[in-house]
Amino acid sequence: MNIQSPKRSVKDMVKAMSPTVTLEMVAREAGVSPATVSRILNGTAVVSAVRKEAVDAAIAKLGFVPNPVARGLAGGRTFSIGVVTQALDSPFYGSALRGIEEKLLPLGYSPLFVSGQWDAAVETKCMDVLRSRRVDGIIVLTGRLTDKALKAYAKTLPIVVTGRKLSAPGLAALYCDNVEGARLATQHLIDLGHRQIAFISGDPQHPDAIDRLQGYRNALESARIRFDPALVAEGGFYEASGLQAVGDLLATRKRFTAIFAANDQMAVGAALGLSRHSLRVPEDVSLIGYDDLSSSLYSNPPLSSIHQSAFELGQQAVDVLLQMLAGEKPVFEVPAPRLVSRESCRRLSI
Amino acid sequence: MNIQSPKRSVKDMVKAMSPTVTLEMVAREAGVSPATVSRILNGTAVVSAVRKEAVDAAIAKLGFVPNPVARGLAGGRTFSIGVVTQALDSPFYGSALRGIEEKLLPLGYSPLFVSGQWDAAVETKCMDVLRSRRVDGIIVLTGRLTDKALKAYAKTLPIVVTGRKLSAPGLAALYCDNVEGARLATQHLIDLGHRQIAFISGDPQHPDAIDRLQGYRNALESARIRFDPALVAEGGFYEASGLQAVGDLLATRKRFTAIFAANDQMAVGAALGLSRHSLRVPEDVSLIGYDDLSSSLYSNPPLSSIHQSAFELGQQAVDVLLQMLAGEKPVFEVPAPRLVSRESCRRLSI
DNA sequence: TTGTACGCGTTATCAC
DNA sequence: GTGATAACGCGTACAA
Repeated sequence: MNIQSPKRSVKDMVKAMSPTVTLEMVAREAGVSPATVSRILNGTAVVSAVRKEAVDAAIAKLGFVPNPVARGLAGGRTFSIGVVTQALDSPFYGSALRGIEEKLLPLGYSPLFVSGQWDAAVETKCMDVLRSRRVDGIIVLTGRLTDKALKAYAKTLPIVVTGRKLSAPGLAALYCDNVEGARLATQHLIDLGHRQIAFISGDPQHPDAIDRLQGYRNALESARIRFDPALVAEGGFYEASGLQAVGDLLATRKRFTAIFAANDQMAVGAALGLSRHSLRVPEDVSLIGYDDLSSSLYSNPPLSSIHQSAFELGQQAVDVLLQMLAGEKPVFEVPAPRLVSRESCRRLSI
Repeated sequence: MNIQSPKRSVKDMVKAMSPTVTLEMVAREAGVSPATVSRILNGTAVVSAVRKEAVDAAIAKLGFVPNPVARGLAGGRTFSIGVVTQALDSPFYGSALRGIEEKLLPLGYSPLFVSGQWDAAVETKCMDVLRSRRVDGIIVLTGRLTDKALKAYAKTLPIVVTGRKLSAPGLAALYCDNVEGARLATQHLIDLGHRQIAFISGDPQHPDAIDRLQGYRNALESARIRFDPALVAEGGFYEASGLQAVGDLLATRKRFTAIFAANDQMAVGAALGLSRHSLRVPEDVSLIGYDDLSSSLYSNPPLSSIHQSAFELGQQAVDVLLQMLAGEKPVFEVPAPRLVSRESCRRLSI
């Protein structure tokens, strides 16, 4: 004769292996109703001290952990936050993810990371996945979605987006002043006596790229240096494009004594490119980047750059989103970019 | 008079904003029972062609997307896979995450990334979070959990771990041959005529570090070069430690003509350290790393390294896990490490 | 092959 | 304050 109960065979086996402690079991153990346990867990209502103690004891005794899946179904909150990054292996955005995770975890929230690959279509899919997973809110790291699309999403659930100037109900934008950052970088070179300053731009599709070009031009203008399009090479925010750009720049035979690359990755590529042409940094050409990646401290020579902390940005995005989730009007201020001067730039002797 | 129904006010408002299409609505639209729709969705049973078409049409018309949260509760499967990485901003593991995501998403699975910070205690918390979130399986990228702990977890749900030799029911280990990789790197230097080869080791707590040291020693031994502990500097797998290690090495006044750093990040730090002492790579000292990070192609000079594709490793981990989930016995073979020779090593002229 | 009915673990509403 | 009770959206054993 078979001892086993005939029903629910597979599920029972699973449960037997890792005995799931449910809220109901806690209630029974504490001699109260499930509703009361739930209330204590969520602070939904005031519960008498005696029962609270009994419940806390039961929870501890049974090692109860609430099931987020069931909570999601019943309460509509999943305690998970969607995060749209662009590339999981980006050194810059990676720090942001770290900041996000670090803030979220202690609060019982889990981040759900998806990557948009700098492609609006992919990003749209990402948003769909996140919404189907019923995340409580979404953090979008820059990306290619239109402002309009973002606003539409924000009607359904709270959204925090970085790298944009934007405002709408249910939406907060953490804008870093790229124009100012780029101006700072360029001005630094000007202060060192450089007048012929090349610029390696980022992907022109990218708003940051546009802003940084503008900052470069602003600095030139206020120093009364004529903007020369021949000194601008188009890059793509990756090392390879920095290498390529230096080749392009050199091919024009335009003279320059310094390069401002729109991010550190391109600056590293540019450094290699210069070296390929027997040009030394900073002796022959000064070089400055943007982002201040942690690795830039160890470039050879260590790279001057514009610091903006992706880590803190991530943390701040979480703060803002949590405020929105709590129904508050978020207050925040993105730290200004700042110059980090290292050894890749030198004063131009006359 | 108030028109609104008196019940479920908040939830109703939410639903009004983003009208959730449920399986039941699809069933009604198609004129079948919910069970039939579910069967079609999951392929649980054979359904007549006519009804299947009707349901498919209804799904398309209504734009129905199954709710993973409800599926998780009802069926016990959440279609999410836990991934324990160590640092979200690691260039090496970042690629692995990319590989994992890329494989998982098209299959309707979502990765849930958590990072263990190379700390067993933190990692244990990560595992708990993942289990409480009811992930269907877990991928552990190396980490510090004991083999025993891992085996225990594997009793509850399928686990794939990288960077270990290990086998147990419910557990698959993707071991990369670090000993062989390190031997390859060292042998390369030996082939170029180097006999005094320094080694910058990784964090000795890390199994990879131990293996790579072993590979280094193996290569020396088979070339009948005496192993000299003074030529081994302890690092920590980050750039800073590579820089530091070169200082230590130089301080011993032991002569060496080449350095093998146990990963690329330390190699980059080492390159800077050498430069600080007016030593050029590769003219004065040859340098080789390990991991072949994508950025190593753009170091100055481009870094020779041992290639192991984290991206493919991630993809393979997913493949293996999915096989396990399907109840199959996983078959797999981790690609062997291979030497990538670039410009940071030169032949030693006699 | 298909439909009915129940359960998954929790939250929310209502009446006490 | 507290306890029933009804959802939440879906999977599945059972009967048909």
